[in-house]
Amino acid sequence: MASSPPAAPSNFLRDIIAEDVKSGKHGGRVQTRFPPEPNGYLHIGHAKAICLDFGLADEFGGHTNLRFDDTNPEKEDIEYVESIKNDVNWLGFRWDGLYYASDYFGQLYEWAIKLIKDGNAYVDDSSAEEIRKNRGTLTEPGKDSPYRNRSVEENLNLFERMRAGEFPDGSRVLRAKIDMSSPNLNMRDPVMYRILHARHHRTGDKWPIYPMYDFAHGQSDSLEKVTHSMCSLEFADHQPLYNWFIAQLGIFPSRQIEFDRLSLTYTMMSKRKLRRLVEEGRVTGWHDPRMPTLSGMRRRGYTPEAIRNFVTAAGVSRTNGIVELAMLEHFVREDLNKRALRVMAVLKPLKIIIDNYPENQVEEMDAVNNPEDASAGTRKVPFSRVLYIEQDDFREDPPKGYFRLSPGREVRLRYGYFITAKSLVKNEKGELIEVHCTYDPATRGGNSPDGRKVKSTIHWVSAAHAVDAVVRNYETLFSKENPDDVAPGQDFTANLNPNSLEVIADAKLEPSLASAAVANRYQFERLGYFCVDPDSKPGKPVFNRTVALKDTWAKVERKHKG
RNA sequence: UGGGCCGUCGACUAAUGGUAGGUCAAGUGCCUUUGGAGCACUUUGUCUAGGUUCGAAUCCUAGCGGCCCAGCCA
Repeated sequence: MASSPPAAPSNFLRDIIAEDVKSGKHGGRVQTRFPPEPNGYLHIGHAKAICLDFGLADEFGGHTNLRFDDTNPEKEDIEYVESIKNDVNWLGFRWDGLYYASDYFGQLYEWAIKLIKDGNAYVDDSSAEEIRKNRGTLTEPGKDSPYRNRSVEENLNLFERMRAGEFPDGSRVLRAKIDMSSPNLNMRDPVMYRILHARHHRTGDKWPIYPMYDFAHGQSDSLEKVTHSMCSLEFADHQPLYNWFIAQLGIFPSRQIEFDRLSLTYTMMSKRKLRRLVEEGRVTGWHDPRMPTLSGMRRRGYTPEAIRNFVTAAGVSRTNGIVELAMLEHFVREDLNKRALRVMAVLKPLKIIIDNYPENQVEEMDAVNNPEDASAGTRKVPFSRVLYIEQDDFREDPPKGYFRLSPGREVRLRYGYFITAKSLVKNEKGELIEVHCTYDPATRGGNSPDGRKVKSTIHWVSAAHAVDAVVRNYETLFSKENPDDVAPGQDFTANLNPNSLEVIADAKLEPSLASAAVANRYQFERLGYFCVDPDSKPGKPVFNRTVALKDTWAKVERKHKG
């Protein structure tokens, strides 16, 4: 059972849409789109945009398209479009229309011709360097290009020849004729088309010229009759241009609305930097469970419900904030608590021998699969004379407040018996090898008939029945909340957490886990949530720790140590 | 420095001129065959200074602080 999503708080996007619907704008119709560029994998930041684009449209009975903004063939690849489709679906959303900006190359070309004929666009022979120089600066206006006042005929002729592939890359561009002295740099005769003799993953070699984002995005929205085009804050300066093209072309007036991106502590959303991590081998790939990509989180064991609930709870505004990772982890635990089956697993084994338990006896103990969900039923767990418990669950010299096993103390083995530690065996180096205990046969199942209480219940696995497993524990990829907070001369890689991955080669699992299917999620009692990694082999499962359980004792101990 | 956007508990976010509320985090207690979960409670906030108003987080002015923009990337 998935957790119920938090009540959606009001936000300015919903307010705008609600008002438009109420006033009957566009006949009350709501159409949105999610427009990724297929040049990388989707991350948790995109999940916010996806939830907004799909979620808001859905709330108002509207529709959402998935549109690939594939106007830069040099960076894009079919691999990315497939992963993006997969991730959107995994998150739980279904698009109405599937489009590509490249579907519109023909129409865009026609519209460029119209702008030229109307005297609103011109071919510029300047080099990129010259264009940059003439653009001016933040404080100084730009200068008109010497090619700005070419005749319509000449512009038409040149642009048609650009399209025909007559000119080399970078030799000319088509520019909108707006205002070289605008305080908004985007309005200083922005480039509409560049020459790029590059093979496009969908249109092949058909086009030697490609439209820029600014000459594709708004028009694509318009073609799809998008009513509310939501994008991130850094595009706010592009809105006047977005509107300008729509007005000059006299086409459907889509409206752009900007919102803040999602930022999270201890990670980063920059595709460029994530790509570096992948390419430099700092992680195992885009799917590495430490990555903030949706594919990484999926492999880590995060659920789509948890991510959606988190995104909703984090909200949306126009403020640049950074959400604490702890909040995401809260929603992951909340969701998994309700759905994950409980099992017993010992990550760092310590051998326990119950001296007064019959040598060859095995008992099948009843264990509850999920205390949050009675319908999950029960299972049998074998109990025998030699067990493993967690090394952390025994202290020869227990500190104050430590309730677990220690010499002379009695604890409960979950679903098993009360046991008391009697003696220790150490190796020649003085390291603890095994603990000899006695058990109380009257406490089977974990209850004492005399009403005797123990302060602690610990988990265990029967040594003879244990399944060996590899367990990968993850910490944050970066050791600083803000990975970009570095000393001069360093970059974000200096903040990589050297302990972000801990591989445990010899964890001991209860036998029910021998055939756990890939991607299945479990709670290892008292430890955390874990899911089965695709690297698993028959008889040798590999588990990823999704998130640890809250650890009150660790907190207490930390405080005592100061 | 020109333009744009934005400043509310430690974090995120509501309050649409009329009781500053919610979630996370932190803390306390209860409960517990997971030191889990759950339940109850608690702490902390409107960037500053003026102004308008019966009344300002909200409107106005100024200041301070942050983010974005000078790709033939998106």
